[in-house]
Amino acid sequence: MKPKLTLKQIARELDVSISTVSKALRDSSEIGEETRKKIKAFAKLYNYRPNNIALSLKNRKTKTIGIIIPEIVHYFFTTVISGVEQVANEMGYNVIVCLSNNSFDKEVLNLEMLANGSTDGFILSMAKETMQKEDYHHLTEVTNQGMPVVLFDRVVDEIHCDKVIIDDVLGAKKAVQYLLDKGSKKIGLVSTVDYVSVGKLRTRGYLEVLRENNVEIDDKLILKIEDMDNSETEIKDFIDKNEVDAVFAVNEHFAIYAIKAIQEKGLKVPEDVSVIGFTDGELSKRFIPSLTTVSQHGERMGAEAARLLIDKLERKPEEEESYRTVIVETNLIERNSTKL
Amino acid sequence: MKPKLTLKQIARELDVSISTVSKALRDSSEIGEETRKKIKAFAKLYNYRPNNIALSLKNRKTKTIGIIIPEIVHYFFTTVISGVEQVANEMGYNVIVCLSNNSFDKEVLNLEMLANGSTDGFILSMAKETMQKEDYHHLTEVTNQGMPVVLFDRVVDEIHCDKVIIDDVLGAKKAVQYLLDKGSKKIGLVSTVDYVSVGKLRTRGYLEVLRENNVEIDDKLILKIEDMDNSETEIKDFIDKNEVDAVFAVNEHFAIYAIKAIQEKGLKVPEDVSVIGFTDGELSKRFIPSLTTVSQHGERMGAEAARLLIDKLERKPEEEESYRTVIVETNLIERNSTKL
DNA sequence: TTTCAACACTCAAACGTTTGCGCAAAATAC
DNA sequence: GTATTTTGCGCAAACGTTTGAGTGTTGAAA
Repeated sequence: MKPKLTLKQIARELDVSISTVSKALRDSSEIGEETRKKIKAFAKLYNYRPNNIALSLKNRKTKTIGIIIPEIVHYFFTTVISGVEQVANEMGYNVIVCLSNNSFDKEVLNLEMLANGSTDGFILSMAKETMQKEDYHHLTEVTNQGMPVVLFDRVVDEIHCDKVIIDDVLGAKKAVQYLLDKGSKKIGLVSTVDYVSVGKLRTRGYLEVLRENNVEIDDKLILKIEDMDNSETEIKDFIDKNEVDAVFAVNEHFAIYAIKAIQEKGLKVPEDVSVIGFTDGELSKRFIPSLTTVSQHGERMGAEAARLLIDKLERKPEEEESYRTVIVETNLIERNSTKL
Repeated sequence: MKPKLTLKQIARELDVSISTVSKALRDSSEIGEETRKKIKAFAKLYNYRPNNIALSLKNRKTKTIGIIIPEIVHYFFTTVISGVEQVANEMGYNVIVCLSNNSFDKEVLNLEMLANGSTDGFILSMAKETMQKEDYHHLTEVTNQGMPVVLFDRVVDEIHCDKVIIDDVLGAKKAVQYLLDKGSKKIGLVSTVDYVSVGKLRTRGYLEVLRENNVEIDDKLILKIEDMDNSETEIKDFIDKNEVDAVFAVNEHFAIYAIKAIQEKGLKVPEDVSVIGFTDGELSKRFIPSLTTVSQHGERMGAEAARLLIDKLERKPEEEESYRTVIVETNLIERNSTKL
């Protein structure tokens, strides 16, 4: 058990000063050829690596970015992390992951914890509770201290920072237009309550397309789930009571609950009813029938977010502030839950 | 944009020395009542928080643990992270997540990166490539430096450290015994090649139970998948060619490919053929029919791993070294892919 | 021989903390 | 009034780096 080599030890061992060692290892011209070689050889032999913490303190940057997400046991978020990680690692950054579990308090705690020197900046998707409370002081505080923040997916206008989102309205429009094009007339919508921004936006897309195509909007065909834990039975009720020839669901789970309900009603997917989901996860790919979905490209979002953040971090302070919002395109992935 | 308060600034502002500020904030009896109150009030007002990096350097501990996993877009690993995070946060630790993408080189890189002061210890599940190469020098090097490591799931005997695993043999035995109890006679096995330790162990469990029950072992009923990318067609072939009344698959995906193949063959699950999987993920729960599986309790494994690690970290150095292996129990979760 | 630049190296400060020790002034004891 | 203790605070070192300024030695130019 050898406790990690430091510059000081090398210096003592080789009978030179600490700064000589440091400079030799960084190929400074101040150090003579011979000494430099000797020091480098020694360092290599004993596998010297500079201490990151000391470097962080000196340079006032940690080369670490924090990512705070509502939950990790969730396909979309894992793909985002994956994207962040890839770009971050390429650029020599580490990634600290924290979970808010959709709790406002834990989000605040995590942010405070990491803001005290542990990370250079944040990538964050807001907790549901935070969006309900509309309390963003913890975020503004962090940005006020000069730490860059990139928001993704769950985003609010009140916070001035870089953002990475998808065009939820457009994504929904693509999906519903597709259903109309395939001949569907009565398209049901399974969405969430409006304070969840994505639910609201996707609902708007649904409504817009119907209007653009002069299809009458029937409020009875719109279901807004309040209680996530009870979504399965709510959806079953909805399907049982209404006659639809297509369903657009704002996420994977709602989509497969809809399919279950439709099948239990004695109808077939996609022959009798087409179903489209949102967010392309494991479930969509493997389910039988596999789901036609609007893909959300989490990995790309993560990569974009990381790029935005690192850009800010490595920019000279002279350059003026400006905030960008990157919109990642959605695609409709055609599979077997919609008729051809 | 105010750039973060330090002890030095408080000291200057209040016209006392840095050490006085530090001591006052830590309620040292050396500091007079009045000064202490004044300093505390000031610190509170301007929301002083000690700099973590400086503390890390001073205390030679970071209160951060690193977790390196083969991939994150994978239900089991996310549940593990979730478990680690929970315990770590409770104990005041942060979690750095790194992905090896099953690559030996990236595992080494990540480990080196984090070992230079960024973390106090590691929780790790080995990359597939590492297990093939059987090269563990990067791990032994880290443990030699006195950094605790906890291995989970993919584990090897060669490395001396704490471990968290499930009893794969027993889990498999439970599953196969269950099938036998329900009257299955010809039980197929869909496993992986033997260098993946879990595949080997689960296969052993399958074989043991059959022997214990005096059921003849038919090698034709055992499929070992070589190429993961081609698993679906391999499984389809296997099901088409063999007559089985039950299938035990060593993971979720294999299980649902088996179900697909069975259904395409014109048979019904579970009426004609029962299927049991391993690892309880999203897919198992939502698939139709939902899957009977051996649950792996990732969250519990993560929590155990975190506890083991933090235990080591906070133990006095005098106490002697000893390594524990925690075996997390598996349960059979009965759902709809097996007959009642 | 003196002067001065070039060379090769060391010193010391800084990043933000914590903490043992020293020291002055005030409070107490004699 | 002096001697001693107590109180309240500051100094400086340490954690492991980097880096500008300083220093001593050499060799060559004047």
